[in-house]
Amino acid sequence: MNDAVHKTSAEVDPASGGRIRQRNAALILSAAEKVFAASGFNGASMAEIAAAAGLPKANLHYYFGTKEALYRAVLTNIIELWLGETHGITPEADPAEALGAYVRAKMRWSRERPDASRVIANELIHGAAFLTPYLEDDLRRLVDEKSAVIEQWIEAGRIAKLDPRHLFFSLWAMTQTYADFDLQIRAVLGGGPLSDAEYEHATEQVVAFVLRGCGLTPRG
Amino acid sequence: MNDAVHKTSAEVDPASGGRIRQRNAALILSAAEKVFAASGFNGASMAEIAAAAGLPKANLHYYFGTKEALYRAVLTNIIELWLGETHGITPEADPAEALGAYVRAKMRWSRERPDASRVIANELIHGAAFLTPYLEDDLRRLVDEKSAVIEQWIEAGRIAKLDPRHLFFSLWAMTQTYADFDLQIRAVLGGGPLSDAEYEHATEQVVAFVLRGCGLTPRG
DNA sequence: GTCTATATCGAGATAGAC
DNA sequence: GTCTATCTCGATATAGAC
Repeated sequence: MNDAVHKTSAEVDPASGGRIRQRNAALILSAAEKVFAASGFNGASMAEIAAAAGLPKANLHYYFGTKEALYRAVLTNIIELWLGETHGITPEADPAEALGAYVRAKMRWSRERPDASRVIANELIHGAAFLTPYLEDDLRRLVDEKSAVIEQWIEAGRIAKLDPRHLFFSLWAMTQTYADFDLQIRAVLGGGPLSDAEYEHATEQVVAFVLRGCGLTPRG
Repeated sequence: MNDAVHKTSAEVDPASGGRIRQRNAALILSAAEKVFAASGFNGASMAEIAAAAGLPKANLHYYFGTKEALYRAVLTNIIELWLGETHGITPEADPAEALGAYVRAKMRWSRERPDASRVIANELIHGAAFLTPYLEDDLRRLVDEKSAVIEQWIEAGRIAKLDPRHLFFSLWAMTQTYADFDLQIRAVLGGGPLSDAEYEHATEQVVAFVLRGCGLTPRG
């Protein structure tokens, strides 16, 4: 009768269900994000993810079905965070304050979720098969909106004349490079992981550069 | 007797040897760059590279031995191009001219060799196992040198006060994003590949942003 | 020097015991 | 619901014919 209501365990949303299920699904997702970030989709093995999660390999298939489904789940978890943090960019806002806050938020995200950033970067480099819908719908719409705001700032003479879309490309690139290409940065700065103070310094450098680049600070 | 002089074919430098060898090696390297860029090291298969090169699979192993050796050969071909183009940055040069030329050169490289850029990006994201020596030696030395030049510009009041190393991180990120994350850019701009005119526009936007960010242009 | 046919190995997926 | 043992397939690499 109500067969349509029944699903096999593998098809159930891993986020719902009992406490054990939720805990294990979270463990797996966290481990998967790390391993996919480090090795890419193809390079990552289910065995490696299972080991990182401290669970037997078969559990991953039990919870998520296939490797691809697990990967999609990881991406879904990341995307909203990746798109967010533009709410401060409004026509009424002070441009320097709004853009500064945006850059700081992106730098914080690179610091706190480098693996998430790397998963996205990897996906973009390799064709974004799973990401394209978000790019062409959500991201494009978001950038259209925020670009309109910046156009208003330009017309009001509150910011330098520039193409807002390319400004966003630069902002994303400058901030995400601290997550994605961390290794390059560490090699050049000649050491291990950046300390909090060093990262704070990096953030201030990027903010200052961006604000000057937008004509928002007195020349030094 | 002189066995030491003899090498198996697979061990011979593929760049040397007869005309056919050189032509085939070049075909393979070019195809490999494209496939590695699109799929990453693990995602790329020797069969796919062979098909792209129009040669039988066994030839790749005949010329380069292993998949890893082929990958190293691709990287080696790219690295010097990747490091180059900083020669304009000298104490005597005009900062705006030198930095503008550097940004334009990096933008040109993203336009003309996007696959090369993506191979490097992929390598950096995933641990840079093969690249680390270059990062810690050549790149670090290069950045040290050029940072000293920029420090001199700062002391002479010819450019805004900023941390030169973080400036380089930003310059690399802003320019390489047009190769590495091309898909994102196309989705936001709402179309297919950028035309020459669109790419020229992008280049001018980045150059203007960088020069303003360095305090090198009158405020707009 | 070149390519077909094959050996070998590792990874995703699953059956079935518990 | 959970995990061990196994199946199956695809990819690298190579042996050996031409």
